[in-house]
Amino acid sequence: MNEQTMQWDDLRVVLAISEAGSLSGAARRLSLSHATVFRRLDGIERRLGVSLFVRGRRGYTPTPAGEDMAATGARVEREVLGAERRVAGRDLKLSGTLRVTTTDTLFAGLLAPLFADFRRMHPDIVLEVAISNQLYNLTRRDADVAVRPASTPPEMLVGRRIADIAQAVYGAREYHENHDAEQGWHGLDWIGPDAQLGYQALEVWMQQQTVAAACHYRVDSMLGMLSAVGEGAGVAVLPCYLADADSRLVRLSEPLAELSTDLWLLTHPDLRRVARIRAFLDFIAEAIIERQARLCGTQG
Amino acid sequence: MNEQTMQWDDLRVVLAISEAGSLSGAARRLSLSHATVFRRLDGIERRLGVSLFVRGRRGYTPTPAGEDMAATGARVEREVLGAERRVAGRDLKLSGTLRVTTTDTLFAGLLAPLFADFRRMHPDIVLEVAISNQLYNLTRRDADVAVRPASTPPEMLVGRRIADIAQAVYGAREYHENHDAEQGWHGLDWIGPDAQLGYQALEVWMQQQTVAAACHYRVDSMLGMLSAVGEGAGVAVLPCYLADADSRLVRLSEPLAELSTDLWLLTHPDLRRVARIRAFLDFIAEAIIERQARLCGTQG
DNA sequence: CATTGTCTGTTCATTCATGCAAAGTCCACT
DNA sequence: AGTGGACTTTGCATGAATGAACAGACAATG
Repeated sequence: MNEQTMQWDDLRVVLAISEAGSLSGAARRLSLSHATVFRRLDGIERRLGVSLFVRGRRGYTPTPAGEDMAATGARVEREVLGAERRVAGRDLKLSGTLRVTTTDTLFAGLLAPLFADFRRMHPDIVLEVAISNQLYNLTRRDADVAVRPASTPPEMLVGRRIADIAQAVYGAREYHENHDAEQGWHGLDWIGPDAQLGYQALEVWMQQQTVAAACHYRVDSMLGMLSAVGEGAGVAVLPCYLADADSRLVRLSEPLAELSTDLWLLTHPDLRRVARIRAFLDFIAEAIIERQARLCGTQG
Repeated sequence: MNEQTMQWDDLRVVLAISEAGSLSGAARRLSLSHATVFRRLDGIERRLGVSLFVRGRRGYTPTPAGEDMAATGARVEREVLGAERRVAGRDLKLSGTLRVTTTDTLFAGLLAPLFADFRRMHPDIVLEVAISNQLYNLTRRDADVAVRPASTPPEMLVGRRIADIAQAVYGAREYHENHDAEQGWHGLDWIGPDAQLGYQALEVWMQQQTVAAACHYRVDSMLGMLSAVGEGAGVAVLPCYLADADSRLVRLSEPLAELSTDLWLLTHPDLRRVARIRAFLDFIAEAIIERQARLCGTQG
């Protein structure tokens, strides 16, 4: 290769630095050491005879040449990811790695035993679970499958709506054993989501019930809310599949139709023919259907 | 990087094998050893868990997955070449390498001293000259500049038409000192281009002059024809800038308007702002204009 | 002002990719 | 059948790329 030409991987390095704004950030993004990224950029700029970044207090800022090269890198990245998915999409073996993302509540309250069952059925499939309340980028293959609540699925993904997630008001059993729904919610301490958790629909509901003013305990996760209710710190709206499994809690209302959400099972269109992903989607869908009652909040 | 993902350079290897049809051919195309290409492909197929080529008697034939990956590689290659040209296009230094392609006759008979002069003017520019009668692919950056005869410039290139190349009939001086053009061409032995040289216009002219039948000496290069005429083996149509400089030869006709061709100076649009390329184009254009008379075949 | 965290830049040891050389296979030609 | 050329595959030595460790700079925080 001529010394002066750019190597295809050069674009990937320049793109990463451009996006991260620093060598250390780019190193994390590329799973390389920052020393390697430092040397790679140095080599690229020397070979091409052009400066791609301005070094300053704010980190690495791309020059016009750097921006052009990063833009090319972004287009190449889309091509490579597309090719990767299509190649992976031809994979007919029930082995290899499968990355699934879901929320902490779904994982702890519902999915963990299902994932374990799946692993027992398919010992050659490596399951990597990413717990996150952020929607992972399935286009970038940060995950292969997402199991998460949503009103509508994101564009560019395919999937199935597999269940309703019912929610109701819960309190600690020892304080609310004989709670009469006719009493209303006034006079109770409430526990709610903080701004970080960003649960707008619940916030609206509490306003409508005129109990938002009594909400002096805010937590940044559903599991945290569950624990707080279990300690008798107040009452809260919680998903039935999560709260009904906790013997410390008692349900104080019927499931709230206006706070019901859909549970979706999502993947990228190019991956739906991958054998191990198809097997996983089918398994989880069937297992969830079997637990329909639990998710709907049916009691008995 | 996840073991299962494809590296961007993987696409380049798969593209090269797909285009070449063999590991050896791909190795030449990539400037790698065949052993390296063998191991690279092996690594790619193992990492992706898919077969990209069928090994057979006819060499390496891509599978559908290999075709898809090679198609992606071709698109990535265009992106990379474009980025490379644009980066190179920002180069304002009068240093670095400049690759120029031209024909053997132009080089030997006209350009060699001009290139030497340019080198003396710009000692920091490395000049690489590729002598070829094939049109190099400037889009692929096989060369940066082309100096060559053409009727019209190729698409996608920019350039200037810098001269007419006049041609006339020449013979050895010792045999044709007192040749009278009124005698016509009959009774003379002719030297012409072979099928390899592929000079269709000259072939047509000899047919029209009804001397093709007397052409029993065919050579695969203009320089070869020049030598043969110098040895007194016959007469031939030769470029005036080439033949007039050889004291062994005498011109036997006026320049033949119907065999005049244009001399073009060509480069890629993205490269025309590169300082060293611009300097070279300007220098050669000016030097050729100063030698207009020689190229037109003006005598005196 | 001291401490902490993040980042850049350098040196050294280790690992990995590469080319060289060799051996083997296959096909075309004499 | 023998020969030569093109190609594939493997083993070994070498050099290049990488990460670990270290040092220094800078900014935010208490």
